[in-house]
Amino acid sequence: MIDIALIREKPDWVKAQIGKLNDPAALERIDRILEIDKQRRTLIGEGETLQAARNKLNKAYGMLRGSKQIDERMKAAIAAAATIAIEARDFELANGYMSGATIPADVTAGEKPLETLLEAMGRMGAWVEGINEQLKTVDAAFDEEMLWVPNLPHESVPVAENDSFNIPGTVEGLIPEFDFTPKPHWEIAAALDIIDFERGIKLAGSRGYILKGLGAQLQRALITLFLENAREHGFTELYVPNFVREESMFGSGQFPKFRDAVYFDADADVYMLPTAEVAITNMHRDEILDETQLPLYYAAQTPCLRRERMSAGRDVRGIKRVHQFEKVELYKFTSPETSYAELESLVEAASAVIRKLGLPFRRLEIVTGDLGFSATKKYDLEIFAAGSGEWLEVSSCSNTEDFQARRANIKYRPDEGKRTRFVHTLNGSGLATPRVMIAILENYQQADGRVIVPEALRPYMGGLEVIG
RNA sequence: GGAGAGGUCGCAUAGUGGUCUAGUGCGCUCGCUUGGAAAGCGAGUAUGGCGAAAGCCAUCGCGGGUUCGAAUCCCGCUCUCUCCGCCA
Repeated sequence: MIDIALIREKPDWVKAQIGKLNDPAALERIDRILEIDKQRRTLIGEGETLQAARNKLNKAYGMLRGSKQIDERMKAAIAAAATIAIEARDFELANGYMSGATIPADVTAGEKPLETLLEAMGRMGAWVEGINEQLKTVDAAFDEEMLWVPNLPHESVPVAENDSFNIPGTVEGLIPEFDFTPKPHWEIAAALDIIDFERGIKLAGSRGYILKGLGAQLQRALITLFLENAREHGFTELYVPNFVREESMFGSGQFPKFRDAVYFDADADVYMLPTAEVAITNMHRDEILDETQLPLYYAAQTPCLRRERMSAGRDVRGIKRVHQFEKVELYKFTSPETSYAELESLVEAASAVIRKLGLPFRRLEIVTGDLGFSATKKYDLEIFAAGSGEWLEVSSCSNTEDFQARRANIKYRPDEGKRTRFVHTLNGSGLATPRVMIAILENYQQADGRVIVPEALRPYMGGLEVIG
């Protein structure tokens, strides 16, 4: 979530920022939010005035009841209560909640102070309830709108309409050249009998696949390499639940917008992780961290389960776009001051492992129109796959600033000053396995159909140098 | 899945309808005291919302209900613990 105070104080600036995202529906929400926020604050003001008055009367009543005598302290409290009650009554009359209401200026003056008070309090209770009912409706509308507002782009992000304008950096590593026609990975894998697509589909339906023999071993080796790389860069390895409850999906920004992208067990009321980012973000939900704990670096390998409904029919061959894959996620909780420097080092940590594999890759600077829902700034890492001639996205590294921290209520207490602040959170893939496997199969393929195992993986594959 | 016990401020506890504006202890911070420290004494020590501010409002796991008034009574949910059952 973004800060309502920001929307309230600089609505035009916020709208300009959202305008860069090429998301007209989000833009419309801002005006609705401003309107609802106004109603909301009016109701809160009215409700609290009445509530304060009622509390005073209740207090006075309690004092009268609890003691036979009225001492100075009680008199003072009752006088205060009566004063506020009068204010509330005037307020009430002005707002037309009730006509002809009467609350005596001095409730203790009459012969039956207890009865007089009781009657006044009963009336006020109804007023407060009326306002709270309205407030509940307005609050619900407010929360709903706020949950749908995307994060605002950082000023350094290039403004452009869509992903075709993303800015590629220089290519690192050598793009392989072949003296034969290179094959796509699904043909290589089928020939080597390391991926079984047909039986995968038999088990799980469309886009199912089974990694077999050295294919499965290759993935396991990659996961180990990724986790070792994460450890070398200071990340603490985690093993996390692969499913979460609904509130966690809101915390990381998946819900409400991407509800139909995740698998759901209705019986157990839990949602399968589309990425470990969800689990790690929510690990510190509703916590106040000490500044000395920051930054926190975490890494976790999990399956990523995605329904990919919208893309049925796209990228149907091979394992480029599948419902289930393994990924090592890199995640940081940082102070606001350091988050952009931390984003750069996060991308470096992910890049390092691609270098180890000797694969040609480039960094893509993501433009505003392709930022997505939660990021203020994002880099993708793409590996070139020489068989299909495509650049494959294997990592996406984002700073969300305090967007997720607000949703998940994750704060820290600065060393100086006691006011708590929201942390900044960053996430990045380090890396996702299927597309890295595609790149290895296609870039390291030989004329005879065999595939060289990258040196960095050999220690994790019993020294194996060649598949096939 | 069944039975039971619980969830109160950072921790530990008190609190069975109204002077609860949630007390006390520990911890922590500041001050006094001291040559210095400890002890002792005093003050402070949750989060959020509204407000220019004073201040007010909310929160005793969450949500409903009863009541003029709920930490307290009732209902639902949730989490933790103990025992039973099942289980890699």
